[in-house]
Amino acid sequence: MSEAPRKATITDVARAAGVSLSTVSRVMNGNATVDPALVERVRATAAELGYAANPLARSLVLGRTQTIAVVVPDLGNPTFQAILRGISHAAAVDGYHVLIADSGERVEEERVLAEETRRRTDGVILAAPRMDEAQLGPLLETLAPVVVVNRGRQDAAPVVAADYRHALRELAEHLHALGHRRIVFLAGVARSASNAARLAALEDARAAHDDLEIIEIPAGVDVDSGAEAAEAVLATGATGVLAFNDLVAMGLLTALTERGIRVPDDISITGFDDIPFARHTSPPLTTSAVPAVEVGAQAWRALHSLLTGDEATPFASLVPQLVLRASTAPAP
Amino acid sequence: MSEAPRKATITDVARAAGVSLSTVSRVMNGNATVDPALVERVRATAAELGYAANPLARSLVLGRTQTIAVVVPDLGNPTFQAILRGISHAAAVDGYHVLIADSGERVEEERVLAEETRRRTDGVILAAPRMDEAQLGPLLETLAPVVVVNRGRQDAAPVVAADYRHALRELAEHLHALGHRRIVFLAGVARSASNAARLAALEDARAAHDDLEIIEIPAGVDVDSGAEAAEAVLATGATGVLAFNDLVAMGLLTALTERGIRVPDDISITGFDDIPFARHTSPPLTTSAVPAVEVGAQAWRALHSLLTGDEATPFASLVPQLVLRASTAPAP
DNA sequence: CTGTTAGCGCTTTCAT
DNA sequence: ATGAAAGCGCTAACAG
Repeated sequence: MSEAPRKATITDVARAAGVSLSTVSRVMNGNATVDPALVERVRATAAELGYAANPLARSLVLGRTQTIAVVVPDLGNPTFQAILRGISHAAAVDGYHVLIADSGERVEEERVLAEETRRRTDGVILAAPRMDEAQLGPLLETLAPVVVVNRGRQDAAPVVAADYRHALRELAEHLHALGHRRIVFLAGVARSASNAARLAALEDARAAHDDLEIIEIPAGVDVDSGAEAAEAVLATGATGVLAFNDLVAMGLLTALTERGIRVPDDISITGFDDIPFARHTSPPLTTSAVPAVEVGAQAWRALHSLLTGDEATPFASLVPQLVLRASTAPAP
Repeated sequence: MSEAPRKATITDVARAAGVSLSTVSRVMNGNATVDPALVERVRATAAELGYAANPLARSLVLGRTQTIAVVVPDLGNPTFQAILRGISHAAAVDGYHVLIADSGERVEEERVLAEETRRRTDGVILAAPRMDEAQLGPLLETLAPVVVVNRGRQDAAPVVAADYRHALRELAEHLHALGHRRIVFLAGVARSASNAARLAALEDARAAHDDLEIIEIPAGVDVDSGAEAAEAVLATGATGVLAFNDLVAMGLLTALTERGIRVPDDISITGFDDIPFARHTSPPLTTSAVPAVEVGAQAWRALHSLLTGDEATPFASLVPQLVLRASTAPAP
């Protein structure tokens, strides 16, 4: 645990090589034309001294940090983990670093975190911000360049989103086609845009089928929420359940099975996200595969465009894929 | 997507308030004694201009960034996600930001990533580095302050680790006590320290019971690895399986069940980590609960100590907790 | 082709 | 108590 020796500065290298700072700078940046002999000499001494330019100093003078910030509502949420992963990998390829900030689902923290991290970075990606539109719009202006993930189209920033509405509608249609007429929807975080999109899907489904009854029950986003909703679900007498996501579906599935209810014979359950475990529940979960990693990668691409002065697609919608497995069957 | 207005600088505030830079700086840092009237005036104009000190400039002059780096082998690995979460939350409480770097399990990337991110931060946490001891030791010296997670004790840095050896030994003892005499171990990433710790646990168990046979089979760290190992496991005729982690156990469980093998009647399976789903498999998984979030939190605390000049505990070992569920039973 | 100089925005002696 | 000035380490005109 000894102290590391002070890092060599450009001045050290210049002195050691017997040249000026500018020359060292030019050599290190492959800039302009420098005498080959000098280039060689500077390179050598730089290597010898283990010199590398101080990124902070460079950032200050260049006005860019080669770093972006990602603000997520909850690092424990698999969806955000996947999005973060997509961003991180894609950004790394372009030589960018990623600063993370977790708002812990505290909506009042989002603005502060975004603004603060923005100041140390070249841009920010807001993953599924929970704040309302009235707050988001103005914030985006001050944050530019900024990209928003999983929200509706914005004036002030490109948006990359998974089409939850379409996907849940598809799941609802699937149940309806199987003969289910009374189904329940286990809702997630009330204020989240992805929950709103799902509610819209429910409306679509209701409008399309007047023999279809959909009952909304507040639940949550994790396994326990699903388990806790079991009694409420049974009380409705519904034959099908659209769970907010796979975790909720799994919790419900387990709780129902423990009560001796058979899935899908007595009741059908759908998940959402297609997390890796979804295929390993018993029965395996019918769900919708959300390309979260790809969403992250596209968010990076949009931000990168902004950073390089290119135009970014204002709204990119990625369509989740319906995955039919064994947790759904014809209504009893 | 308009451009954000240039941020106000300390010079702007000084001019607007009719004072010198130093005074503004003093006020903003609550430094020294400044005339209350001036403090008020500076505060007001700063607020009016929406001024906040440029973190980059501060970092350059102060020599600290209020940021740390975390290098993980794979952001997709739930264990590292949890560790990262623990670090992130704990660091946020102390007002630190977190830069993440994912080496993608490419061992040769680790050193570069660590060194590069270190230069933009005040310290780094190496989560389960895959490089060997010969590489790690010297690297730590150049990285200081640095904390290592899930490796053996180091000379040059504090280490925070979960005691995988003890935990797997406990699981093995559990199977032995149930009468299992031939069991298989589904190994993870060969070069990882956590795998090595598990192998040591196996040795401990073998040494303690000469009627115990443990067969090692290379698998992996994810669900598919477990599923793919099913045939190999059956071929051994073992009555118990120690899976590398819960994911592997789940994959195996599913694959075995599909083949009509009953768990735990025909064969017992143990997982590792106690991920949230472990209790929701059927049967629920006997496993060992690794306090990964807490490991992360402690790693931050160690680094924070280093950062503030305090002594850090050289080696902190967190003991996973045995969780008995229904995937293990007496040997047939 | 190379060196000198002026900042990037801020903190911190050092004077006054 | 306040301001002037130096400097963190680097890049980019600007001269020569």
